[in-house]
Amino acid sequence: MNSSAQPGGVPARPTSRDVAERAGVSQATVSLVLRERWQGRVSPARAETVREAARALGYRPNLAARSLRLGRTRTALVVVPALSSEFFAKVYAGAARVAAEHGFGVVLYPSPEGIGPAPDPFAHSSATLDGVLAASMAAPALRALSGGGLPLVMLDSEPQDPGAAATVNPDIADGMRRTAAHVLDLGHRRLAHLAADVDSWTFRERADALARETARVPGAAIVRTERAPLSVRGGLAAAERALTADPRPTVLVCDDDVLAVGALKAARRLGLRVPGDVSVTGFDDTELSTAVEPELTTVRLPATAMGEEGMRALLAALRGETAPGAVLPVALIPRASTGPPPAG
Amino acid sequence: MNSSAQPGGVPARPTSRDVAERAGVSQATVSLVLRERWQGRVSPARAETVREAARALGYRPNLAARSLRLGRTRTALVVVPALSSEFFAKVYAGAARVAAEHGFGVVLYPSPEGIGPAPDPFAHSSATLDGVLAASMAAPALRALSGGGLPLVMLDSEPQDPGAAATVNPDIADGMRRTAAHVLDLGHRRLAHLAADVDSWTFRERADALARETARVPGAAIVRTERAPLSVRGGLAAAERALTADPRPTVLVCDDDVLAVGALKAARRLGLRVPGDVSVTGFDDTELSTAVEPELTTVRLPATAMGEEGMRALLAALRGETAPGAVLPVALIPRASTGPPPAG
DNA sequence: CTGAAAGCGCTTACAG
DNA sequence: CTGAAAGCGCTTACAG
Repeated sequence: MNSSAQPGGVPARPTSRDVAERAGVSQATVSLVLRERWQGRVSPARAETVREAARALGYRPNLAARSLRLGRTRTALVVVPALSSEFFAKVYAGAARVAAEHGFGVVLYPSPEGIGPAPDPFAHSSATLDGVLAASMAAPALRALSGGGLPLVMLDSEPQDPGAAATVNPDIADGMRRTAAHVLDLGHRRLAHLAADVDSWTFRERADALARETARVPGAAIVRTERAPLSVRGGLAAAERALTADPRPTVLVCDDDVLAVGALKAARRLGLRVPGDVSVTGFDDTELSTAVEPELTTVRLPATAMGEEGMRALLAALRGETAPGAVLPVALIPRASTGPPPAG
Repeated sequence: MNSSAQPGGVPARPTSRDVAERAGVSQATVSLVLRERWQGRVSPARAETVREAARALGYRPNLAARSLRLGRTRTALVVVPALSSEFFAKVYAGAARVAAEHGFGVVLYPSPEGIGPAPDPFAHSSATLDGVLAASMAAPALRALSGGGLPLVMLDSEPQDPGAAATVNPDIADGMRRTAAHVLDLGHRRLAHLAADVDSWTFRERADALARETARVPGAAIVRTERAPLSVRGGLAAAERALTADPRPTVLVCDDDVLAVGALKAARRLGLRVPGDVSVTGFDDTELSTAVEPELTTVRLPATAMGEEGMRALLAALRGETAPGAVLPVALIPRASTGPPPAG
């Protein structure tokens, strides 16, 4: 009886046994050939026969069986807080590219805080994982991850985290420092900070760098800090609060492009021109920042490079090497949303 | 020797055998208890002992072994063309929620055309999959998927596709019909269509509906169709071409919010007011549509519901039932980017 | 109510 | 150069 047919008539998936039978060799030979471990152990002619049989049957190795046997899966989990952000999409793309180069696959896990509903990234990753690459996680989500006992590389996160094999960060502090220097150089002295209402390293870093740089300039001060959820609406409400305060700030330094877009809307509603009456800065350089008018002065983060470097570090850790951390450079992109403060 | 310690000192993951040993029962009992199949077969006291042992050891079943044994994984692949879009993020969220309700997990595969590099969604899904849910795929990507031989449910795609067990669509034609009716009612007669440069059902549907509805009104015509890649920049260039044509259209009907945002920028560059000189419509109702000024008249798609319904259809197909297709209603959201055409 | 045993599909150390 | 056999960790039909 043909093992590729079942009682119900549903064609069963061919196994390496089927391939072996068709090629007239043992299962072992099939495995050797298909895994490219045959050189000097199987004759070239036989190897070709095996490949042909596999092709003819449409054979695909059962990955569950392979994983079980090998004890590893050549699969990494990439955890991101939000799917709908270009930044994380690029991080993923970079990580997946490097993983593929090394014969690794990648499973994406959008963490619950961002979007998904699954409470446990390990409950249903479809199989065992070899390692985890996690980006920009808030503290609680991070703790859940550390519990997995897998090699973990963090992106855009606390550098000294003891649970991580390595950390790959953009130079957030430098990005905010450049932003602050840019508006201070333009002459601004009354700054407001529109801060993301998220407890994570990356946003603490922004707040600290802004405070430090502002303190270096005599007469300059952060006259107001408004926390906002990461949405246009959140930025709008926070900016309205900041812009109706007395004295009114002359620049809104925002933790994220999406908040800055909200700030532009707030200014317009209040009849303030940007940058004539008030300047606005963003952070991330997403497509949003050039979608609006005026286009946003913002900080470009090396998203793809972070995914790539992070995956390299994870693969190194999986080989048992000490994974190198990294701090990647960022760039300030000056656009039309910033200018000199109004006279007086 | 303790099986949870290895020569190297690395703690091995505990297995069901370890749990059985600690609880003083057989491996079979462990499996029965942890899979909740013990009622009437194992005494409650023993069941509790097993659960305690599992907890104490931090036991997690090896999913590769379970999958191999069961021949299925309770895992579906969700394929989306782009990660950085709220629409697909919501589709994913809906699908994952319904899957979780049924004890299914979900693995995300951003198809290469959108963003990712992996050429074969099946090469590295980390294990076998039970089924596939694919959204808005262009024709070639779709063909690759059909080859998997897995139950396939399509979202936002050709309804009659023979490879799919079911198709769940938003009522795209109705959305574009309402958009066209809205601008025709306002008095517009010279329409331009900013069409997405993507060969897929959803965009063909938009073009057809727009043409049909326009043809119903005497004197109205699509005076120009411009194809554009799906980006702000693409929309900008296409809109500049359309707006410098003679006669100039009085409204730009765009296939997507991102194109409409580009159209707003083009109008501004040409010194045209929106909607005073030219009206603009979008499609999708993403956050972009309210980020810009004026805010976009657009069509809201039931993204989350599509993910939910799609996953329900896939789970039905996996149970061997005939999966119901569905067409979900959409809504026109009129905002400030549309108004009456200029006099003359 | 409980346990011993078989087997899912694969890979690899070993024997020839 | 090739094959027979063991075993990865789990689940389930079967025997007691």
